[in-house]
Amino acid sequence: MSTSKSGNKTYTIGQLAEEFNVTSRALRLYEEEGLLNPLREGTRRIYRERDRVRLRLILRGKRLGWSLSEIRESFDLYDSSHGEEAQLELMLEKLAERREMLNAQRLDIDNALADLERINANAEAALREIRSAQRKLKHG
Amino acid sequence: MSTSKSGNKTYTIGQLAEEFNVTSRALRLYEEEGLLNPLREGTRRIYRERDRVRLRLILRGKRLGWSLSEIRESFDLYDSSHGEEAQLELMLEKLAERREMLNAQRLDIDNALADLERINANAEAALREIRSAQRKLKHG
DNA sequence: CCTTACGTTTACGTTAACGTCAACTAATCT
DNA sequence: AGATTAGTTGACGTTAACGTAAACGTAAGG
Repeated sequence: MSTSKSGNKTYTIGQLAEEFNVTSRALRLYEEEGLLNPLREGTRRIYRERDRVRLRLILRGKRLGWSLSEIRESFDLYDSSHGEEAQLELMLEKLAERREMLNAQRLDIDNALADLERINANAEAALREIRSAQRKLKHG
Repeated sequence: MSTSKSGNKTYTIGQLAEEFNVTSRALRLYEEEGLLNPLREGTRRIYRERDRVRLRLILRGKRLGWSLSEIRESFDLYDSSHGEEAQLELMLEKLAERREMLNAQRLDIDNALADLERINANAEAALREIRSAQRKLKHG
């Protein structure tokens, strides 16, 4: 039995860039910053599935407004779930912080959405009024 | 009856900065960018309640990862709910875009939270194992 | 009157996250 | 062979969002 169950397909930098709609420059930067770790074939970068997963996480982090170093910190959390006691305790603290941040952000989002919906309702009402006025003119 | 029901308390730049934990530099920048419009008393800036409200919105936008110009756009939406037909229609489109963005962001947040909770559970389990091993040694 | 606190404008400095060459290599197509 | 098509490593440019310092005004307090 082969132990490899994970798809071992690989990607060049260009392929990955196109798929995720980022530039190769960005991918190289993410690597410099320790966010990606592609293999090398000579000098060329070979990205595997795990790099794709990471990239997905990077982009999600960006959509949430995180900086690259905040994203790296989150990876560190993810990776170091196998430390020793002190490590683990520190990690639990940081995890709690992140969760609070995310929950706060969700509150912000809900509030922003509520605002938008109010504005939206107003705009639609105004539009309806305008159009009903137009109908009156037309049918005199 | 006075029409002024809104608290007409005013604030200096320093007061506002301290209250919201930003620098005066930032407040001046936000003004340059058209996000705040304090009155002037001679050369000094006088902030009113509406500026505080705006500042709150600015900071919320920042927490959501928006740029200052995105924040201004959202203000424009907020302000221009009294345009004419074409204006209103364009606005409804933009509102829909924003809402989609926010909903997507909320999904991201929920996913991130789910990830964190998984990691958290793992870490706690690891910690329990370590501690139970320690107890065994002690009472061995 | 002098200092201190707070405010003003102007302008240059800084950091993050890339964009944009330039100069080079390696594989592939014609 | 020559040209085209990725890819590589520098290295410098750019934009946003402030930080920071200089030089000055003004009102309050000792």
